[in-house]
This record gives sequence, C-alpha cells and structure tokens, in this order.
Amino acid sequence: MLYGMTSPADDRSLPLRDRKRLRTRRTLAETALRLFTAHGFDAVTLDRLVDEVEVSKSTFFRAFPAKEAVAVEAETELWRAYLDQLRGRDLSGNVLDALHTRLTGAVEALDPGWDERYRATRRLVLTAPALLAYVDHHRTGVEDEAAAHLADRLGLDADDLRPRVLARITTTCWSVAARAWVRDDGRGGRAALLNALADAHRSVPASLALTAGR
Amino acid sequence: MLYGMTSPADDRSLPLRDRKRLRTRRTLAETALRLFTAHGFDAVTLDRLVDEVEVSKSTFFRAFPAKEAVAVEAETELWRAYLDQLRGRDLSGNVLDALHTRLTGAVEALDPGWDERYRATRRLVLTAPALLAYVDHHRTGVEDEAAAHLADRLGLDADDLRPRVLARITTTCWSVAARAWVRDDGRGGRAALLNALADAHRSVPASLALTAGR
DNA sequence: TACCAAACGAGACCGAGTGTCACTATCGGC
DNA sequence: GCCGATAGTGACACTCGGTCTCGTTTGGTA
Repeated sequence: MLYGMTSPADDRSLPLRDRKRLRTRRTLAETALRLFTAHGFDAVTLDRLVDEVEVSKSTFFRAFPAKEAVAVEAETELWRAYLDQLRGRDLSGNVLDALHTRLTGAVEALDPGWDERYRATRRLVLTAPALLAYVDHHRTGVEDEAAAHLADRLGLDADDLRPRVLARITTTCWSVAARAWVRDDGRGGRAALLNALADAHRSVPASLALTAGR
Repeated sequence: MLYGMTSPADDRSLPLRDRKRLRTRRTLAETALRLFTAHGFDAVTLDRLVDEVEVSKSTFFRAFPAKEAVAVEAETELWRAYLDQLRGRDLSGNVLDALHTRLTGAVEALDPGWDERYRATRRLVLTAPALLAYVDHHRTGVEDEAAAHLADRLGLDADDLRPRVLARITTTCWSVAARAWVRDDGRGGRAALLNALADAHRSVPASLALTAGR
C-alpha cells in the first residue's frame, strides 16, 4: 500500500506494533469512506467492510467504538485538535475570541489530507440519519468538555451558564461556516473556511439584539 | 390546556380506535419508565417490556420509533409543546426574550403529571449513554426547527447565524435550569423551575463579555 | 532463544429493528 | 343492524450491529 507523503502511521519512531495498529485504523477509515460514499452508509455492512480490509470484526471494534465512528473520523480529528488547543494554551482577554482562536489553531494543525476527508464526511452525514445523530451527540460532548475546561480555568462554578453558552456559540459558528464551505466544494481552501468562521464570530454580538419587526 | 384527572387517552370525543392507540402508548411509556428505573435501561429488553404490557413488538414500533424514545417521552412532550408555542404565536420585540416566553408557556401547558415523569426521565438519562445520545440528537433537531422557523418568520436567510445562536442559547438555559431543579428533586414545583429558567436567561448577556483574568 | 503481553481471528451469542402476512376490530354507508 | 373498506395487531422469520470468549499469532524484551 502506497501512502505518498508520510503520515503518523509511517512514523519510524513508533514501535512497530503501534505503527501497524495505526495503519489498520487508517485503512479502515479510508476504505469506509470510499465504500459508504459509493453505496451508502446503510447499504455497506460491517462484515463487508472488514472483509474488504481483511481484518476481523474484533479488530474493527478495537479500533472504533461503532460503525458510525469510522465514517466520521475527520470530524473527530477536528474536535480532538480543538480540545487539545484549548488545554494547551493559556487564556487571556475575551473568552469567546479565545475559543475562536483555538478552533482556528486546531484547523491549521490538521494534516493536509483532512480537507478532502472532512467534506466527504459531511456529505455522507447528510444522507444517513444515524451519522447525523452520532455527530450531534459527539459535538455536544465536545461542548461540555470545553465548557467544563473553561469553568475550571476561570474558577467558575461547575454549572455556570456562561462558559456553556460560549462553547455552544463557537460550535454553532463552525456549523454555519463549514456548511457553506462544503456546499462550495471547499472553494478557497482552508483560508476560505477560516474566513467564514471569523465572519460568523463577528456577527454573534448582533444576535442577542435581534428583534422582530413589530 | 387543563386535563384535570382525565387524560388525552380518555377523551370521549376521540374515535375509539384512536383512544385505544393512545392508551397503549401511555401504558408503554409508564411501564417503560417503571421498569427502566427499577432495573436499568440496558437490562430491560424490549421483549420483556412488550410482554409486560401484553402487546407485540410490532405494536411497540408503531407507537415509538426506538427503544430510547419510550424512555424519554416527557422530554419529547416538552419540546413538542415548545415548538407548538413557537408556531402558534406572533413574534414581537427581542427574539431571545420571545423564545424564553414560548418555553415558559410550553411548560405551563404540560399536563400535571409531567413534572414527576420528567424528573424520572432525566435521572434515567444520566445512567444510560444511549439515552443521552438520543436526547442530544433530539434537542439538536428542536434547535434546528426553531431556528428555521425564526428565520422564516423574520425573513432572514436560511443559514443566518443569529436565529441559530438564539435557539441554542435557549436550550442551554433550559439544560442548566432543569439540571438544578432535578438535582433538588423538583423542590418548589414548576414555579421554581421557571424561576431558574428566567435567571438563566437574565445572565446570558454577560456571557459574551466574559473575559479571562489577565 | 525463550518468554510475556498485546493484538488478532473465529465464531457463538444477544438484542434492536424491519418486513411479511394472516387475522381482528372499528368505522362509515346503507 | 349489516357489510365492505380500512387500520391496527400478533406471530415470526430475518438482518445486522455489537459483545464476549478463547485459542493463536506476533512484536517487545531479557
């Protein structure tokens, strides 16, 4: 199997065992995205997927917690990077701006192939209700974790409303920006995506003031 | 709407067929809540539940789309009432305030037994990951629908950020208020719940301004 | 080389959810 | 009150995702 440019799975510094595990994981995700895109999420059974990759079902479930998970790897990577950024850097100034900055940093840290995989994932999600449910839930978990982290870092009460609101606003901005970007087939690359995200964040303060014309 | 002791399933104005269907539905929800609470969501199989109620599995799936759904009926009722309020009344003034008012109205419209059932549901959700995922997804759907309705009513673009942000803020306020209320075992009844909800909404504007101490 | 631990494959098993079909009960028209 | 159309029901077979067990292989280590 040819990988072109190097990737985590080729990292010679890792023990062979781990490299193999990562390679299996990546092969599963790639194959899954290809099969699901070609025939639909529901039409491709797990048996067929693991057969294609030539691993056992056991191996699949050691790599992924559910069928849905392997289809939305790109989504998972994004939010993992976001939470990493959040944990890794100090906070100062306006918190919503900080969240925006961390999300931007996360996107910039993703590997070069991510763009393509993310768009394929999002298109897939639109066709399979089970996937939509899965990402909704996953995103909620990310929001909770981000909010908990903020509350901790800022010394706030565990169920203070404010960090929760901010965490949810940030993911909402992402949804809107990403949807438009995917609709445009990723035109403009990551720069365009991050521009859309910044636009979204800029228009947040106006939201609270929104009024219905009499 | 006041049902007193009678309930929708006893409403003599409905055709007998519909009354039966509603009664089955209610019995399933009640029995499910009882069994799940007593033995755990995972430990009670659908076969056992339908056996207890003396209906077939087919009948169950005609009444509910999934095992999770029957466990969170109270949650579903709340958000259905919320969307009803939203669709049924005109908008004027600040939109976030309006959403708060609609949610309050929804709570007031729920039947008297709802309080107890909702608390049982929420306690259950804390113990079963599958239920958590289900309500997360369901709530996201409600937010989407509310946002779409607002956008339509206000003549905004379909992916305008503002109604989405407001819709999500309102459900976030609900989460925080309801969690505290359930933790207190519903002390103070609905009045206390609605007070907590109002408090939450009042503290929203301060969120955007939140800053990290330098 | 020998040993240990970790990952793997095979396959039995469970339970949710779907589809089919014959049966039964309700409803509306007469 | 009778009767045909129709909607709801039960029984059952089936698919498929996910768990568990256990014997085997493979990479790390002394």
